[in-house]
Amino acid sequence: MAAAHTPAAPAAPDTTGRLPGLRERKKRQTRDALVQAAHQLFLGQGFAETTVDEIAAAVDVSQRTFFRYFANKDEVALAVMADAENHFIECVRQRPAGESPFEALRASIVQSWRDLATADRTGAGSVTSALELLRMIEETPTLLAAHLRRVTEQERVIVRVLAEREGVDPDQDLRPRVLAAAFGSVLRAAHLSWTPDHEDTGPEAMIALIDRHLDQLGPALAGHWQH
Amino acid sequence: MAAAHTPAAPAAPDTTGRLPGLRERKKRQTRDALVQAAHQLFLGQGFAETTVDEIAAAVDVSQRTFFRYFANKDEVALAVMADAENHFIECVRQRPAGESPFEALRASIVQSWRDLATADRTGAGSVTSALELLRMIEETPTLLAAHLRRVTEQERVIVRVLAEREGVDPDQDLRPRVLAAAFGSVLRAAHLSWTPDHEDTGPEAMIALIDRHLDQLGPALAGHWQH
DNA sequence: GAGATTATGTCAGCTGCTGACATTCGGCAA
DNA sequence: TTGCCGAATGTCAGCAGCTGACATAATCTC
Repeated sequence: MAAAHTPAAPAAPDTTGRLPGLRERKKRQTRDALVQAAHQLFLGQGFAETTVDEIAAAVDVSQRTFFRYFANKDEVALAVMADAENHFIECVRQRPAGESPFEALRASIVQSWRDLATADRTGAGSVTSALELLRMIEETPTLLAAHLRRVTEQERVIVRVLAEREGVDPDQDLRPRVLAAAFGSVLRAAHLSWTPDHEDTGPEAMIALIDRHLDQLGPALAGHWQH
Repeated sequence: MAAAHTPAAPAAPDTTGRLPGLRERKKRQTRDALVQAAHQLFLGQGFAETTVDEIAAAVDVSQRTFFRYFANKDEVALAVMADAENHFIECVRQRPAGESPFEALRASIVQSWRDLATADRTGAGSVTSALELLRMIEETPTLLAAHLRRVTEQERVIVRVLAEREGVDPDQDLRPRVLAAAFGSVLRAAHLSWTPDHEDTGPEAMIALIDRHLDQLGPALAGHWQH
């Protein structure tokens, strides 16, 4: 199979144009099945309470096979998030050059959430289940840790994209790093503020929440707040 | 002993004024010994390559006892960092009200690094070893994950301190959260940029680096960068 | 010094995760 | 079709992280 634990399937979206062949299809199939089964078990009985053996058994593969698809239990839980993050980065890449870096990032999350609502690829990737997953991550220390690490890795990619976009050297100019870091952290603050009060299925509530947070970045840095 | 895995010793800096008694002293003693031994082993042979048994053996206690002091292997590695973070928060608390929130945070890290250079509490808590530790954390996925999680917990405390300081409601006003998040992430970006080029033992090099990053927060958010 | 607390040791056991090797299955050409 | 090659999977053994339960030894309190 693919190199050790490079997320096999979604990383190679058929570059060659050739249809994938049975082997590839089966791989993607079991991988998707593992993700879905894990997701379901996790949300049903909790992350720590679900063993890898259970997940493997649910898909009828050996535990060893599970670990050939995912480096660890965290990874299968964060698989859908990883897809969403990659999509976000793709959005940033395709943003018109007329937008400022900050505007480009801002427009990209909005677009990402909307796209997520439109395309329901895996069948479990809807907005509501993404929000459920997000909540579970925040509530599960191990997962939160792994997630945060992933996020910082993605930030490095964003730094490169931003630097290239604006034609600056990311090793010389600190702005790409600083912006990526600040933006990402505010985004997470928004996620943390999320409470599934009203059963708003769409992504608009989350988008509004994110907007409100980003709007406060400038004011938060400015002098005193009140008195 | 103390409640399950509430960092026993440093959390209670003798509130009662009474001198601690033999039992308490011994507890702190073995705890410090564990931290120091672990630190040494980690830096010497790597985090993953060091087993808990080794650490316990080095201090001549059972593995079980180790896990009564630290919830997991990560925790012992991050113990010194945790102390530093607590000190930082204490600095923020004591910052004069005249400073703006952002200024208060900024002054507090500077002060924290300087204080670290001055007071060499545990004997292993010097600036150089703090920087070594920081590097090790960034290089060790598991540790990085655990560290990031800790940082976000500390951010919640900072949110409360800032909100109280400025007299705003953190559940209503998003600025405390946003500022804490942005500040923390930029701080980490600075840590990541650190490279131990010149053997600058003092904290001044790191302080300068942090300053440069914080200076870029405004510019990074502003329109386009160049062209 | 006796009894109550509390830290520690010991032991058994589960779960996450990995290397090594055998086996089966899909891809491809004679 | 046949038969071979390589890739995916299964099986097995084993280590390391971590935990509950119970016994023992140390400290504290009176």
